[in-house]
Amino acid sequence: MNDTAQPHSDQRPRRSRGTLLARTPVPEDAAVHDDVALRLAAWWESNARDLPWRFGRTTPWGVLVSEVMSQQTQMSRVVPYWTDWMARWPDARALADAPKADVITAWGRLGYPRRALRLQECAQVVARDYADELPRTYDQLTGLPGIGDYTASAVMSFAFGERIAVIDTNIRRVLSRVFLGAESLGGAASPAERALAAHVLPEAVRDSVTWNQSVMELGAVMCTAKSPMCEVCPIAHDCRFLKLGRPGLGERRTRPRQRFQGTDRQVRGLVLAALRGLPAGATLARSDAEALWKDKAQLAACIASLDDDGLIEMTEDGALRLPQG
DNA sequence: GTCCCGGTGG
DNA sequence: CCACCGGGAC
Repeated sequence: MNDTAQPHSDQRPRRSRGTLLARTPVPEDAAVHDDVALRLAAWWESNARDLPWRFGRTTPWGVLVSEVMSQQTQMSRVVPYWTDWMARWPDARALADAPKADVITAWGRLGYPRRALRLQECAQVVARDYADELPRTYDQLTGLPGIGDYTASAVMSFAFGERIAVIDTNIRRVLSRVFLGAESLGGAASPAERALAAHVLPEAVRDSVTWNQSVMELGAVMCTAKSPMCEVCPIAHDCRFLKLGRPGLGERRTRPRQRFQGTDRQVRGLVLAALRGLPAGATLARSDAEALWKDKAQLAACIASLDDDGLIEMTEDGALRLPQG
């Protein structure tokens, strides 16, 4: 059984999915999928970005770290952080034993610093429960802190070479355009999108890995949201979206987006940046913290939330510092 | 300056 | 649903 392609295998079998799969068993579909897969594989062969965690040059743990760092951050910004991080903490055990303050500081400006703490918690679980060796099943991986569907699937495919459908926004956009001829809209991946990804995943294990990597890469560098480079795309010939005249190109996602100016995000970032800039172990006096933001109530709430998240500690006199644990 | 982008967990 | 961070595009 290759149920690895369907992480949600505890659900009902996806037979009568309705609109999407009901019209897919056209004889030429398989031929189109094969053609797309071949062209993408050839394109990947000569165009894949030379990222340091690719091509078997790191451990499964290294792949996981790269995926967590890339969750909401562009690859180009991740590379220098990943390189320093892995040199400093090459495996889960090393990260598990690191001081929290070092972990937060090393996370630097990658964004969403709670990811750094979750990654360390993940390392602690791997070190303690799995003898410092990353588990090899989807369910074990999603059980780790900070590891959800995408990251678990990516690690299964890219680190362990298993056959599993990887679904991120790049892949959703590419598959939807190529095979459905429409933009992928909305927030969470729909059952239909998951069914499509499972349906077009090549049967051969090796091919499935190349497929995941090449579709994701195409979405990242060529089949972009707003300005896809269709004139040089290796699968333009097979693309329904292009055939239809790219209907609704770049259409707005319904995802609720967040402002930044004046939000808690900005205030939390200011506080954390101030603490990162201090010498190791040093504290920020409450009066200095007060100077960071005019709205005292909002500042206090943000400091409290950072404390709740375990990203900072408060001393008795109200001074702040990075966690010493 | 404004707007847009994203995976996980709660 | 919605909070969470930065930076890139414009």
